[in-house]
Amino acid sequence: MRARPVILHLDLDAFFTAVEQLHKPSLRGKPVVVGGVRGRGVVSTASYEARVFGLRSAMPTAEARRRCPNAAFLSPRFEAYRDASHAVMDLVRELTPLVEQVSIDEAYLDLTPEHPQADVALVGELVEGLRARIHARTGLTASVGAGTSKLVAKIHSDLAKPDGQIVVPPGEEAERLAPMAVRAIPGVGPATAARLTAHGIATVGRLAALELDEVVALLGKAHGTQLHAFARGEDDREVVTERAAKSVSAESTFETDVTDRVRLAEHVRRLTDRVGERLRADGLSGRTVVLKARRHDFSTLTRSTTLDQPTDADSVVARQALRLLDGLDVADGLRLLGVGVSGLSLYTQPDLLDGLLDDRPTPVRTSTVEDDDEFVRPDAGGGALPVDEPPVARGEVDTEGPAVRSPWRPGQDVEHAEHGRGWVQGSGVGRVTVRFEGPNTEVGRIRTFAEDDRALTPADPPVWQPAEPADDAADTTGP
DNA sequence: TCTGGGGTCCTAGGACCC
DNA sequence: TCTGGGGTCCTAGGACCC
Repeated sequence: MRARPVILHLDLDAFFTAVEQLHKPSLRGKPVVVGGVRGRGVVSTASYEARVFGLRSAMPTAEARRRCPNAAFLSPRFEAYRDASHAVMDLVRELTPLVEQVSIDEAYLDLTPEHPQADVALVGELVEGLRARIHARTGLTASVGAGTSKLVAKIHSDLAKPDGQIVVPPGEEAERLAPMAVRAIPGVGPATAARLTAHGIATVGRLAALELDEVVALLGKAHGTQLHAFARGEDDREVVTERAAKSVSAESTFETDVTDRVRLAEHVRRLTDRVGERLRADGLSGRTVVLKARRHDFSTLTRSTTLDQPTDADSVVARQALRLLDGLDVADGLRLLGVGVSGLSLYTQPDLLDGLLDDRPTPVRTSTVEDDDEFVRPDAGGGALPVDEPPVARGEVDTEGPAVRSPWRPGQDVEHAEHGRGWVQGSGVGRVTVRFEGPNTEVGRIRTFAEDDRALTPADPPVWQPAEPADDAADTTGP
């Protein structure tokens, strides 16, 4: 928590429908719904005119049509929403560089870099200005909450809707939260709310009055600890500008339940292609393939399998996903299938960039993971290796020793691709040498062995050791 | 009117290793 | 021969968010 109300949460009002109404004047002032328009679709966004009829996000479209037959029902046009979102976020970043975009229509801001001493009045003025610029430039309205933490900012952007703003003075957090329903706290969904209500806890104030032990006993360690703090208005989470993706997935729901294994397999292949395309577009590979299935009764199954090395290849992902599908009982029919890849690393398959590589210089690099004879740990020597530039290098892997494990197999082509990071994992006894070949320049080596003969521990990070400026490019096999 | 699609995080049990 | 405690990885499921 900060001493000053410098954390902001900005949320665009009824974003999807607002963009549609901007693009199509005939929709303005009318109930508009964006979402799945077909049989099993649900509402993504209902315009404020539609909310009068009780329409809400996540409501089945069929019910929305019944409640408000005259609304315009539109399929989402994500390109248009992305464009509008970019325009807004550009304006937001003019106010502060510390912006955490949490979704297409939402962001946290930290004003500290530009206005470390901001008080309630100044923050109010800055937010007024930002909202005015957003409206002038894009036609969209945004609501903003501001306070000493993400929690307070988020809760109050919601209360400010639509087209409003609230700046919470430091020190008033707990008293403002106390009368609210527990559902107001982010992270309290239907299940948690029901559990709390069953114990007579309906308001944030009641929750705040409990001992930590009691909340943990009720909700588990992680969730309980966090909610106990939140209920008291305590929240130390930072605004982080970038976060690495943890998984990539694609799923879809059938118009009617499917039992035919041939159709299901075809669908798995289509989903796999979408996932693979996105992995390669982002330069990612993953080790764990997940198949998701939803049954006729809406219960959800997941089956997963973990590969020895990461992949971004459709064929590899598809083979695993199909194998997982084989193990599923589909006799009662499936309503949804999904394919996902997790355990991601910034690692690009050799074949992807082959065409692009031909004209580039390919410097020599050597990466070595070593260990002494006694110490065996699967994670010794693992981790991200800092590889600065040039952006792409490729070469061949040698492994020695009985217990070496590496995502790179002997003889395999490997590359450090555009992201400036690569990785090597050794299992202790033996060693992995990644030897990059090209013009006679070695730019450096990665060393993970201990200098003084003690056992290697996971705390020993891989070290990037630049090559001597001189000419010894011949020795590229290790220390 | 049955309930989308993209994610994140947590829990819990079992395997395996030291 | 029996016993234990810690740590990591993997798998499955569930809550939650937009």
